[in-house]
Amino acid sequence: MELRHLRYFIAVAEEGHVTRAAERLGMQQPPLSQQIRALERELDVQLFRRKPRGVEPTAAGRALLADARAILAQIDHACATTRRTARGEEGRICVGFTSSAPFHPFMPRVIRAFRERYPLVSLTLEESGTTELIEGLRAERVDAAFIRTPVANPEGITVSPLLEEPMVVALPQGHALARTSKSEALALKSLATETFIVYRRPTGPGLYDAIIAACHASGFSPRVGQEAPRIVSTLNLVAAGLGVAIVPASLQRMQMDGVAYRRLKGTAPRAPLRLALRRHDTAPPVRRFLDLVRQTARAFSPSPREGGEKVARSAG
Amino acid sequence: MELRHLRYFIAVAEEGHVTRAAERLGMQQPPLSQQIRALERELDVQLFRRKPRGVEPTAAGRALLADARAILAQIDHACATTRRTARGEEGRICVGFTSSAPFHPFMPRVIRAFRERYPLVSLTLEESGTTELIEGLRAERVDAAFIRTPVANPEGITVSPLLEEPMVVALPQGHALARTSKSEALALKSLATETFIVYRRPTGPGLYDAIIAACHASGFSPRVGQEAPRIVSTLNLVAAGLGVAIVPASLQRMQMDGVAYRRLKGTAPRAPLRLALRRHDTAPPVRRFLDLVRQTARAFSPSPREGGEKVARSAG
DNA sequence: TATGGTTAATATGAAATCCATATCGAATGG
DNA sequence: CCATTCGATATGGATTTCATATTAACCATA
Repeated sequence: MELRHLRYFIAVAEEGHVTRAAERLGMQQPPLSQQIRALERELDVQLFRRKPRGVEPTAAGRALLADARAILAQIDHACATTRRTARGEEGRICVGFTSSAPFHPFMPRVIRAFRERYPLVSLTLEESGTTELIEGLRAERVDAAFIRTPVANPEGITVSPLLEEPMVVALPQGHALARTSKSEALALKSLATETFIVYRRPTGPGLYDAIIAACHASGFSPRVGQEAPRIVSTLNLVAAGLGVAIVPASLQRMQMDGVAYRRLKGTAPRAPLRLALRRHDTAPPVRRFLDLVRQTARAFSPSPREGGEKVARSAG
Repeated sequence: MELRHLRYFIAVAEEGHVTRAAERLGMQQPPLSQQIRALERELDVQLFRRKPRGVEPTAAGRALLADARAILAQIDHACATTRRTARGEEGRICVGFTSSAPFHPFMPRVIRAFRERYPLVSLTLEESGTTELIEGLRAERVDAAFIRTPVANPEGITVSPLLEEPMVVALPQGHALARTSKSEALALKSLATETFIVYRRPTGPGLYDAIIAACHASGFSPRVGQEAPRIVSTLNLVAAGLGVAIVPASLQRMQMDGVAYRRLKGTAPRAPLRLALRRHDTAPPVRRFLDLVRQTARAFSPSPREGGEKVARSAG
């Protein structure tokens, strides 16, 4: 059986008249009669009772009519779904991110824009460490990941730089350097005698290295104190007075009791934001996501209004 | 689009290999490649990613695969339903009957057998007067009707005789004639002085006429007392002592306090059971029903064991 | 690096099938 | 009883589908 048979059958059943149905289908009556009879022969079922004025569906014909209409409707639905899926307007995407990424207004904005624009794509978010995210990409558990650091082993992975933001220093509230005006910037060198809280190396090697390098550039080797597993823990340790920390400026939106932020003078270390994808991933929602990320990044980069902006939602 | 495209697409998607899929479909590789490309062109969607070792469905392809399978399944289902409907194994039938019909074991047996044999045919029962049933047949509210009397205006209606059973007399419990042995038969003539309860003429003309005729044949003109709208009401009036009634033998299974039944000697009036249908009704379930009714009637007629048989269920 | 093998794409001719024209047959209604 | 209507049949033409032969691309292995 072919869909043609069903289309012809529906027309004849609806018209109750082979000749009129043929007109409606833009063909002649004899081939239509032929096809109807072919369908009847294949099913071994009489679908119409031939009457002197037109034809009338039998009980079996009426039963088939309902099903045939449903089938054609399902065909249309399938075509639409397929096209939407191909255009990336329908499907699934899992976006991973490191804990510090959503503090930058960029990520929530992208997520929100994507959900608005492609409401039929079901988007899931997953927070994890950078190495786990990259593993997740390889295992196809994650389709895109916002990370801050370069990837150790980029085999099969593409990392696109999106933005850079300066880093700031987080000081304990009572600290001597925290007595200066909020708007005043500190020289990195003035932190030479401080204890530095850093996040654990295996999870995020890059940011750690950047901080150390910047200190060296300022002429001192930082004393490293405790290591924290997540960036939020870092700030907790700062609040407890265990040391200072160098964090991306966007972290300032995390207003925490006992922590004061100060900008850094001169060549402050910079924290990048990057998007990691599987190389050659052609999944349409992922491509759409990448397009949107790039477009949003362009809107951000001319005037990187770090820290001064309001976040609508941290995650959807 | 045609079903062929979907069938081919499914094969290729499942095999992940055009050549193997072609084998499975019993065709060569080039035309299969052609048809797949034609489908892609029509949908304007890439369904497969061509890899050096076979092909791999894209996200859109995977989406279509699920839908295509569902569509083919629905096609199979539609074919099966159509065939079953044509064979009368699926559909609807409404069987009407006069109030006295289900007391004869024949009708419940037929109904039960039909439901067992054609479980997918939804059967509804409707009790009504004979004239209403015939009207119902014409209006297609009813498809078959068990009646006892001939039809006044049989235009467009076929009535098949099924069975005949003798009639018996229902006497009030305390009546003099009820003192005889239960197994003893009474002469109709012995009721000459009795008052007869009959059912109203417009609803069931035939049975009334048959009783009067039998009385005349026995040499008396019966005194007609009250008329009852339904046969059950007749027996109630008998129980109340308002007279006697001549009823089909199968009514004896209606054991009612205050009513005694006696067989009639000699040429007792006989009550027929008939099936009324629309003339030229080709609806398959109706034909199946008629077949089953006739077959069951043949099994009954050799030995009409009236009144002595157990009824399994009165109606389903 | 070269080469053989594998697989999908392309080209072309043959076969099937689908459709249009012409005609027939059955049934109805004036 | 004839004209009309409408579906079925017959036959030739056009399109489509399929098969054979060949090409191109890509890997694996020597």
